[in-house]
Amino acid sequence: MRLPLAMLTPMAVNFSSDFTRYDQKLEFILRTAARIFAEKGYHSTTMRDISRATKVSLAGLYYYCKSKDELLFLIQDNCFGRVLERLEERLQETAEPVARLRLVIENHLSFFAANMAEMKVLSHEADSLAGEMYAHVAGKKQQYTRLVRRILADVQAEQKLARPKLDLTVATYALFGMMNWIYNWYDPRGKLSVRDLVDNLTRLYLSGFLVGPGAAEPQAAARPAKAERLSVWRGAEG
Amino acid sequence: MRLPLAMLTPMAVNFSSDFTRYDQKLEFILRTAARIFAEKGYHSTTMRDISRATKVSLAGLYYYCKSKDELLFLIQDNCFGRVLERLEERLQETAEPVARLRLVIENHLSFFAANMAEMKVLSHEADSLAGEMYAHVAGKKQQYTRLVRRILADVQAEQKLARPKLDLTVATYALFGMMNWIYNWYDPRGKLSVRDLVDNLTRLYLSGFLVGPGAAEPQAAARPAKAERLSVWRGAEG
DNA sequence: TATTAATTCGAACGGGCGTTCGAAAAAGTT
DNA sequence: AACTTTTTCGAACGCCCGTTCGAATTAATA
Repeated sequence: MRLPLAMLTPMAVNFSSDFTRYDQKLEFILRTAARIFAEKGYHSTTMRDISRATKVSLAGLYYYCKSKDELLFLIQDNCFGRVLERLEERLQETAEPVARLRLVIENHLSFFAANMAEMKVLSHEADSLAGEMYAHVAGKKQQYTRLVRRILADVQAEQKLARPKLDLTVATYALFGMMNWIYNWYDPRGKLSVRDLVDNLTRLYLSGFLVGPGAAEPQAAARPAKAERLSVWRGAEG
Repeated sequence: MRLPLAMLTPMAVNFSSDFTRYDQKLEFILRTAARIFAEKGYHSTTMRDISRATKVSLAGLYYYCKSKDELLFLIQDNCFGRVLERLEERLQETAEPVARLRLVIENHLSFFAANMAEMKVLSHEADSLAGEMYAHVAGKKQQYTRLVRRILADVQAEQKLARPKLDLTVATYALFGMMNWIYNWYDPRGKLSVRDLVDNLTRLYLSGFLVGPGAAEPQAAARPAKAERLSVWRGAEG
């Protein structure tokens, strides 16, 4: 009898060597579940739905997870972990606040676009867990929020003689709102490329919708990182 | 046997004269349901929850609505109707695009802050209806979105010699994202007043997070309208 | 091949869900 | 008062949910 990915421990997955058949199938179940959760919502999705879509019997699912809650948790935790991990890596590139802010936006959006289902589940089902599982994910969220807020504060500190400064809490959540809302409208396979999305949202957030009275100040978005490991999952194609 | 508020017709409620006991109790049920939907989510809320909170027997609820779905629909339709109605009124004040945009933001946010539960249910349960009820609410949403997009286009048209213009779709949904996300963090009874919220988000959206190279350009938010009818409902205090 | 361990699943259980029914109670009318 | 209409609700129905159990099957090991 195998144990599912250890919960509530810093290093949930053994990345080093063996990506066993068990791991692969669990991941496949999680990917499928994420897709269905994103489509119909967590509470409207039944274990029978997931059973049908994965072609694993209803009882069989419980060999890979111990509850429906845990499925949601594993999806959210895994997904959030990757976003944070990837961001922290990339932030080591530079110490310049504005550049770091651009990286935040680029990272969040390109990851979101590459994992719409999982990220929608992360954003939209934020309150669907309870107890320890909720606390664990909420902790990661707070960590992420603090990091971004700190970067915004650095940007603000850099700006000289600014008139009444924007409230940092508002600015932080406005940024997240702008970015997380995309699951309500953005289609990564549509006309608007991820690059254009990132570019537009970066310019909008940094310089606003009005064209200022000042000069042009061209603002490229952060250049996208090499397209490695953009999917949340290890197996196959994201 | 009374008919519940007529569905799918432009004028759902008879505003003219009688606000009968039936109407009042239905409204009370809707208000309570909205609060619970906002707290636990639509699908996790049971008719028994609503029965307990309203002190109307389980069966008794079905004298006022014909299904749980209809409760959600009535909340969403009513709420959306008010936002639109109020916005259209206020937009007649001015033809100046930027001023109109400020009005959009002021209207949306102050209404949101005054009706957090209902607006959360509107934003967060956008896909919880199906069929005709879904179509009806989605129609209003499209109408609203188009109106805002049009105003943004007008603002953009006014601006001379702008460098690569921002994509209108991105700009529109970014605005909604920024505004609608507040149900995830904003507490109308906290330190940050609605006025400050509106002011900060308006400045952020119009001029961006960076302080431009240009001059100060002081930007007041649209002045709030007289505080009439800010609640979605007719009875008592919102 | 024999033995053990990992994996799969049909069938069922207990419980909670949305909804209905018909009769009782209350309010309105004459 | 007698009668009609509006409003209330206890009790139940049928359905689907998440989960479990134990036996059957398959893979790994020796």
